[in-house]
Amino acid sequence: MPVTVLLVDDEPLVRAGLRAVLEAQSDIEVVGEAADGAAVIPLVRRLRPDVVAMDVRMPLMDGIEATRAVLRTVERPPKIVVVTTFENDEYVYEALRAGADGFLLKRARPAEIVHAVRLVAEGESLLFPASVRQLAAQYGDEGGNRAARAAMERAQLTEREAEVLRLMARGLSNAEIAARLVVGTETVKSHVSAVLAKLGARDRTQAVIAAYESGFVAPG
Amino acid sequence: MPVTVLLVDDEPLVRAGLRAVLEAQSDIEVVGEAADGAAVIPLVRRLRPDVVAMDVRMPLMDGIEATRAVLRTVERPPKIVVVTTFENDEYVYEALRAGADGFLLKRARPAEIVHAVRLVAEGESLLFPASVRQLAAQYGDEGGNRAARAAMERAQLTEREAEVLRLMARGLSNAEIAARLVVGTETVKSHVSAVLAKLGARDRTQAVIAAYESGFVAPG
DNA sequence: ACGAGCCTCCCCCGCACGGGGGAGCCGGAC
DNA sequence: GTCCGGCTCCCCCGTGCGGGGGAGGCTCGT
Repeated sequence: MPVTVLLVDDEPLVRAGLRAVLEAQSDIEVVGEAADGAAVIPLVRRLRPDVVAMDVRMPLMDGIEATRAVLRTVERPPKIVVVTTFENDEYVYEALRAGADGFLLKRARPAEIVHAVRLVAEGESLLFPASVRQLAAQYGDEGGNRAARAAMERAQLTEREAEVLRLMARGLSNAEIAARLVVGTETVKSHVSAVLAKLGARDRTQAVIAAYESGFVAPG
Repeated sequence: MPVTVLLVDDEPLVRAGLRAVLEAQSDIEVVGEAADGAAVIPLVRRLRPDVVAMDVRMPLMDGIEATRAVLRTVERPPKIVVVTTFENDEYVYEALRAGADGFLLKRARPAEIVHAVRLVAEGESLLFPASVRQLAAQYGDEGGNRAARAAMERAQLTEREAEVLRLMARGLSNAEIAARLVVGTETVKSHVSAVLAKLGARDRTQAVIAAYESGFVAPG
């Protein structure tokens, strides 16, 4: 069976574009549209889409609130992909923190949009690293280093958080990081939580993956 | 205060070599020697070293048994570095499974030996990736790919375990891996445990790090 | 026919982890 | 002066994770 998608965006043009791109795929079906986050809940209940493509900035209820609302009130909620215009949109991170499964740039190439929808439908998170890859591909940056580093900076990690992430990427436990930094484990937990939230990672493993994928830490 | 080390090796020559290399460092002190694993326990109790450099193959009690014995009977046990002659020594993995914190090739360069001791003393595990780096440096293999892949093969992951590791390295949880492979979570747990044991990793994060460091999975 | 290795699933159990709160301290910005 | 962000630490709490066992079925080689 095909992947069913619900589009939520206040601009009809964008919805049309998404619909055109996605319906060109035989395994993806757009089952509905909404012009504002406030209309999402009943639509999700009725249509039970696999994926919701959710705009961040909308007049009545924005994508962050809508994401929270869906995840809070719907059982077996759909995967949520946040759609944004600006790559440095801090609201996106808010949305990821709220439980969104990935995000998507409106200017991304059709193939990338399709890919993103398929990925989250499969249950994978379109995290930080994925966005890095998209950006890198977009700007034709072979190494991806510049884009990757820019993306990591976009996550706005504080110095301390970056330090903690580096130690996480060396395999240290919270207790070991605490010993190394000469602080309490509770402090480390705070930093780790901040890192996870900012990177849109679910656990430390995903954060370390993001660190490798973005070039924040280098193998070898 | 300096890092205190106990040397355990049946060959006096090796002990002398290790002593010379380590004592050349102002922050490392060799506090004792033993010629067999059977003599380790009382020595550890008396000397309370930070690190034990333990040979694998010894006449009476081998390094695996000795490692197990120390970890089982001594409270606040020292870090244990397993020393071996052959890079494809399967006993080394037995020892890591028994709880050793790292391993070391006898033919490693002095600087590497010193580095290894310092690392484990700091509480870091000298895992798989570290050995890969040593091997790569040793053979002048810039990319380290050949050596890394050989090392990963040495871990003898089964097909299923390799598959699970790949999914771990994509950030999936046990439940998600189970769903993907259409098996029970208990099964996944078994595979994950096997992977951790074979790689000498403490948790999934360290396993994923090993996967990246060894080139088993590639960033980007 | 038998063992070895792999894959599968089961139990119990302890703990590190991560979420969700809150709070105090400090320094720099306004 | 006030506000804000970063760093620090605290509580409670659920659960995913990993260890340590065991066990049955399967294929393969001898």
